[in-house]
Amino acid sequence: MGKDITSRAEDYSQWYLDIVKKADLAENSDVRGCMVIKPYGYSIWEKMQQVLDKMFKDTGHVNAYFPLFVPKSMFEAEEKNAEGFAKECAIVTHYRLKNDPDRKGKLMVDPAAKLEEELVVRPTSEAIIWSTYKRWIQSYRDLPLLINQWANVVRWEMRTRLFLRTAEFLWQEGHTAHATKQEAIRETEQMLGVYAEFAETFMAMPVIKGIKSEGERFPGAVDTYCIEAMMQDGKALQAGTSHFLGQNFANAFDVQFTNKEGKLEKVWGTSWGVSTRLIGALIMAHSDDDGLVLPPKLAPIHVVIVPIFKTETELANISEHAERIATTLRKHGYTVKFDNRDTHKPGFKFAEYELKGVPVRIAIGPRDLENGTVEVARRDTKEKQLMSLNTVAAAIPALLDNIQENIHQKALKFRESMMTAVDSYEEFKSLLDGKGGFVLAHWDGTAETEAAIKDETKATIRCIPLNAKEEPGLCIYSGKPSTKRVLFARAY
RNA sequence: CGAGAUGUAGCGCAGCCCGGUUAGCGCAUCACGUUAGGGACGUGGAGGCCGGAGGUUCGAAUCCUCUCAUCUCGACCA
Repeated sequence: MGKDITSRAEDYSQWYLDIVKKADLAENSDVRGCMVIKPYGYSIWEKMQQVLDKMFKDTGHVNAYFPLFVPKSMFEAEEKNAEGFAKECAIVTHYRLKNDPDRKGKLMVDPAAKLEEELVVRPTSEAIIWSTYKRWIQSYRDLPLLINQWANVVRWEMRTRLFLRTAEFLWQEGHTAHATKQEAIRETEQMLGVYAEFAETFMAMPVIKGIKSEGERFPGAVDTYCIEAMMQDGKALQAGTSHFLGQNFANAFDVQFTNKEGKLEKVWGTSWGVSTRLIGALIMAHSDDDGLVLPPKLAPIHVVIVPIFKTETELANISEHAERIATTLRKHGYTVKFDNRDTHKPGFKFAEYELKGVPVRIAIGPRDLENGTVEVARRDTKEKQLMSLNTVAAAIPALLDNIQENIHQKALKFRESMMTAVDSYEEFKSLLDGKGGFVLAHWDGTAETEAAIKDETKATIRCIPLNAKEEPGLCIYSGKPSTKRVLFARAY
């Protein structure tokens, strides 16, 4: 039955959308380009939030909250930043409705309630935050300022896609201010490391750390660092970014501090963010034809216990054991669901939790009670094994660890198989049209070449990998000399 | 904004080309019964102004015009 996800799917897009729908994660809303995140999908986001938030706190950051609205004059202060986002801003121009004299019972925008200055709904918060930092920072003693906010932002994209690109999305954005360039760069790199660790350790999704080319850089940044992941259809996905802002925003908002020598200096900045797009990445990285596959470390439900019963007496007997197992596991911090609904049959429940990616399923029936066993099924490999009713709880933590590791290794192996070095433009093009994936190629470092390649092949430079080794070569497009390979791919 | 497609029950679709009683199917839903170790089965029920407006016709889900909405592919996308 699960097979119908791909058999009916025309392509990978459809497969992806089917999983979002069947795992009950999200749906398109009636609001243009926006989505409704459903409870199960949101619980995955909450898990991500918990983990990331702790990682941020462990690296010295604190949370705060800044306004949703950014006055236009403030928004345009950092010119490159404003220009970069100008084409996708939602703007508040009025603050009142009134009864429409021409249409009974309907409302209209009250032209008399036009705002003197328009408010931009934040597409990112650098402007509003740095305008605030100006008031918060006077002395070197006020630095560093290490702040994160969990928020929603709006980017009026022309085309949207559940989780990967929606008009409104949830994210966290860190905005830090530092006394020195070195410290700010260290912060930028540190947070990139945090993202990479989160992706690999928790999402079980391997990523490549790198720096964006000038063309792909965040507007207003001096350098944009990123982590790039490989999806199962051979397309790349930017999973997180960390920007070294230099003194650009300090200049734009006149944020200065008095240093130890009593001299005025401009503040150095960073910003970094990941969004609900990560849920899309998680889906595309691990799912199979039977639905979602969740890494145990981010699964809202670790273990589901499905009783198999005919009579209430049988259910009562099974429940006793199920509750005991659940209690033991919960004590160790695992989330266990005992699905004792009598409105659905076991087979239905099996399929349902597979669609939802629950890592481990325990089935207990009368036959098990007789034999003192349970059936334990793992979602990643779909293997089933009988275990002892009495010791199963003790064995689950290791099993979950094993699943986490297994899906990580599987994704890593896949990613490695999708990395190809090429030395000619012909190879480059045929590879992209064939198996896709990351293509490592020499590039002359110019924006013209990058743009020409993008134009002709739709592939972009995902990043210049941080660990790229020095290796003399010739640009695949221009034939000019190059010192290292960069990472190309078609991307989401 | 360009190119293509689709709007028929909560969801997924057939019917349209070639107009003709009461618009059909699957899933879901409700009732009752039998079932329960991989998405149960039977019987019965409820649920539609066929996206909207206009036109052609004795007669429109079906043909024509306009319009709105959605999806896919482009353009766009820190």
